[in-house]
Amino acid sequence: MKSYHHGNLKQELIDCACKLCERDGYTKLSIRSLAKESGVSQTAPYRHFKTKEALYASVATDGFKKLSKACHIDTNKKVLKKHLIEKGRNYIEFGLNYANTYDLMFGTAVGNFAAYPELLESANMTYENMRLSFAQLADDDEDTIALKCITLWSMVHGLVGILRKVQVVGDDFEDGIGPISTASAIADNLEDHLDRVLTGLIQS
Amino acid sequence: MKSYHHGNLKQELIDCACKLCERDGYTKLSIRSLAKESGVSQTAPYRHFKTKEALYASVATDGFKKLSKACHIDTNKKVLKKHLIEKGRNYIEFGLNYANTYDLMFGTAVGNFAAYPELLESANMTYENMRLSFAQLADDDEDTIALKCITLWSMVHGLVGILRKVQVVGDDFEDGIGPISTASAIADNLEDHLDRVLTGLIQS
DNA sequence: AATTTAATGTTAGCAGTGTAAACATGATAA
DNA sequence: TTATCATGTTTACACTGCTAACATTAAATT
Repeated sequence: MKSYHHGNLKQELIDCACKLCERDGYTKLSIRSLAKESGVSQTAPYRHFKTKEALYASVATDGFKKLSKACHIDTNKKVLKKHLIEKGRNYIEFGLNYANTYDLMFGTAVGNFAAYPELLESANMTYENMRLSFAQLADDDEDTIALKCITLWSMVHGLVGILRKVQVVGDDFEDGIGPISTASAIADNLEDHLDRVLTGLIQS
Repeated sequence: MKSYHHGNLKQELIDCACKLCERDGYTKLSIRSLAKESGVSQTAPYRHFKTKEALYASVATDGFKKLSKACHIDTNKKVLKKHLIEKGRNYIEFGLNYANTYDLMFGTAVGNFAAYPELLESANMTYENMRLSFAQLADDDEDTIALKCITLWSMVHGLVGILRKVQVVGDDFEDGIGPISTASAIADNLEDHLDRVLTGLIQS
């Protein structure tokens, strides 16, 4: 006995989309299949998402919220280098464990974040917390802080991308770019690695 | 007076695909439109590319060849840190100037490089030259060299990704993640930036 | 030189896609 | 009670990747 109106379709679509995007990659997701999954007509989702990109934006927003949480540093307490390293490790693990969602967040599927205020805000949350953390870690001017943020972010973002490419499949130099054993070694010792690389950047 | 057989269709398709992928992004490319562009029937491309992914692989291969060239270090002569920095800058500029192609090369559009031997080889060329360069720069064991390679590659790869996200659009903290002015500053001084960040990594 | 073969092209068609327009339903506000 | 409007459905269009069956012609074989 189902009623004409679903009642909670939007959230159900988002939840389902998040699941499917992560499981199969966002390119495999179709609005129609999503609608079918929720037991609703093909075009019902368009009452909640103007375009497919808007749906992607919702999934990406969800991803950024999770990422923000995974990387959050409590800036009420004293911020230490080890906190940044620990959260950097969390960042990389998020990127590797939720690789498909990460693609959606940092790829070009959603062209302009500004068109989706919630997405923009959730994305900036991660940055803003990092900025605050660096600000407390040393007595730098804003430009220097921003520079450190972007440098650290590039570092962890780059590692996510390259580790994934190296790990594609198989043995060293055979099925992926570069030596997979080294990639594994880095992945297994992310904190050491970040520490080594960050030491030049932070003096504290 | 056109003949039934095109004569050079495969290469023309690749050239055209490279152009369109870079201009509009690979998601906008369709095999059918590509065929129309070359004045052949909708399904003619399938005689040369088994799937769309295979076409993507060709475009990506072309991209890696260009990237390899842009980053090539002459390992017959003495290799210096400044060479790595210079080529790192070239890498980042390639990533920013050929952003759409770069997406194809490092995204998930081509799932498994091993399925496309030419792609795998062209991708490994970049790595192999970097490996040789680091090997000549210092007297390290293979593991250390590989570690340095992946670290540097992550760094430049990450910068490409983050600088693009920051630069998406507009003013500081309004339309993108993080402060665009800092991103510009980094982009304008890539060598300085790489030098600073790499100094901890390389001792020579 | 004649003939077979294989590479490369075409046509027709399937199943699937994003999305718009017109219409139906029913919860909520007047 | 009635009008409104958010949210659902049906239908339809133009497009997509891809397959199968057939056509043409260049290249290999006899």
